[in-house]
Amino acid sequence: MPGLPAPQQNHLLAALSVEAQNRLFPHLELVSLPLGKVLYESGDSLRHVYFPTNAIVSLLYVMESGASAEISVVGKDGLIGIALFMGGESTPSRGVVQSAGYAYRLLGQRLKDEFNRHGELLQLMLRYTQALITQMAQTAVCNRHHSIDQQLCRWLLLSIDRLPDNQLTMTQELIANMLGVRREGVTEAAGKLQKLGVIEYNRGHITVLDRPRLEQLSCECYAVVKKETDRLLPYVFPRLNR
Amino acid sequence: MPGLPAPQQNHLLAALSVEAQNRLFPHLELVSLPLGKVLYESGDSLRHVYFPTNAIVSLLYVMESGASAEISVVGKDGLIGIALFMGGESTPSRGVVQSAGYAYRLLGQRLKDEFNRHGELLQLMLRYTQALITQMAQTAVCNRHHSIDQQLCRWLLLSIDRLPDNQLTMTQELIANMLGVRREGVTEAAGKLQKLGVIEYNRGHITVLDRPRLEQLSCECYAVVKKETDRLLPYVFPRLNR
DNA sequence: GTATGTATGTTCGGCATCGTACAGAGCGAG
DNA sequence: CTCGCTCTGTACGATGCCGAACATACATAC
Repeated sequence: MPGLPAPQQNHLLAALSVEAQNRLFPHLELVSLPLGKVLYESGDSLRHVYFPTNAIVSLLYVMESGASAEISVVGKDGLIGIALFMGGESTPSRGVVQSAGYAYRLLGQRLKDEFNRHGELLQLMLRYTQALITQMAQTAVCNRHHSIDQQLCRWLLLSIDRLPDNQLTMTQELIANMLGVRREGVTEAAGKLQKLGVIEYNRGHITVLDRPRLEQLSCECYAVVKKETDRLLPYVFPRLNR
Repeated sequence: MPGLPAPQQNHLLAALSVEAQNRLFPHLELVSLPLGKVLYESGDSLRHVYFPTNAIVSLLYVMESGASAEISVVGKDGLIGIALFMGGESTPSRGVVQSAGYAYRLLGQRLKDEFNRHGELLQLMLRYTQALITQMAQTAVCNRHHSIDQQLCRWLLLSIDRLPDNQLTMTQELIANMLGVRREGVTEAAGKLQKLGVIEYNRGHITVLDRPRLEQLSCECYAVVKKETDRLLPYVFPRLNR
């Protein structure tokens, strides 16, 4: 086990200048994010923004029927709580921890102070937001046009990109919630991938064995978002993937 | 026919203070947006932002296969080209005129100048962007969970909200492109609505006869986005709908 | 070891949407 | 008026996903 995570494990925090880091880091608070924890509910007024290190958080939209769909994934590559600096304070989405780990959080007011005093953070946040928008939009398209098989591949890639190794702890039931499909649909798709030797799974633990193959089997949506993110934040993610 | 449209017909421009209007308006250029005109292609470097008055522009994501889906709709309520101020300069989407009309455009550099000198415009743009994000996210969910019938209702509401009357010029083929479904699917859904007396259509012209009924038949997605937009930009859209 | 809960596997009919094909109907150009 | 084009209507089987029900297997607590 490594010791406590460093703020720089978050790519956005790491991308700040030394001066900005010196101003902000004293105000960061390390928090543990257990699986399933809800960081905010639809409409909640946010108090903090969260910069994950090794945790993953899903932004979920929940329908009146209770059905839900994940519109984006945030890990060490980003932050949760853009509504705070976008000015809206809240959003209609829910933030749920998809993979347990740690994050650093910062009071919204501190963030805004830094914003107004120095443009650097603002520029970074805006660029990140644009990357996030791309992910959301591509998700919308993906939901419309691609099969569960393809979407599962895309989802697995998004997840392991944000984790330290090729393994993730996640039941098929939870994945189904994220993708907005039936659990049985995920079972079938995952079964196919296991038969192909692309992944291996067992009661809530999934290991990706053949990443290149996974990328081939995925729809284009993964690559589109990745390319755009690399373009928008090149120095932030020199190599998001291993 | 009314004369040339005024900049204030765009809700964002109208929401600016008199001082900001005085600084910006001299730089606005009125342009005509014919149906089908492509304002920008995926990856294009944007030179201007566009503030529609009576035109409607769709943000489309186009797949490798050529299939597409509309991610959001922008009319007098917004602007096209957020990538310019978000810092990315371009996006993977395509901007297509869905309903002909006029817009005022502004050189990206002018917008940025105003940004850096006065925070007012920045705040407004960010709030608008958040509203746009909401629309995108809800679109993703809607694509996953709702029927063509429901989505057509949602789409009609989004459109007439941005038009001066209850009529729109739009073939079923084009609507199908927007929704990312078959043209025949739209024909069926539209046929049902016409039988119910909710709409009336004829070779590319659709008239909404019973708006309340349309809202009932729509999925919740329309209301969710509308409520959130009202919250984020209350003074900008005192009453978006008639 | 047994009991209980959780995770996964399988099956079945049902339905929305798709892909394809073609037919009629309105409209404009010549 | 007629030709040609666009827009709309209808039908067909195919298919991917759904809802529901149930079986199996592993995991942990007691």
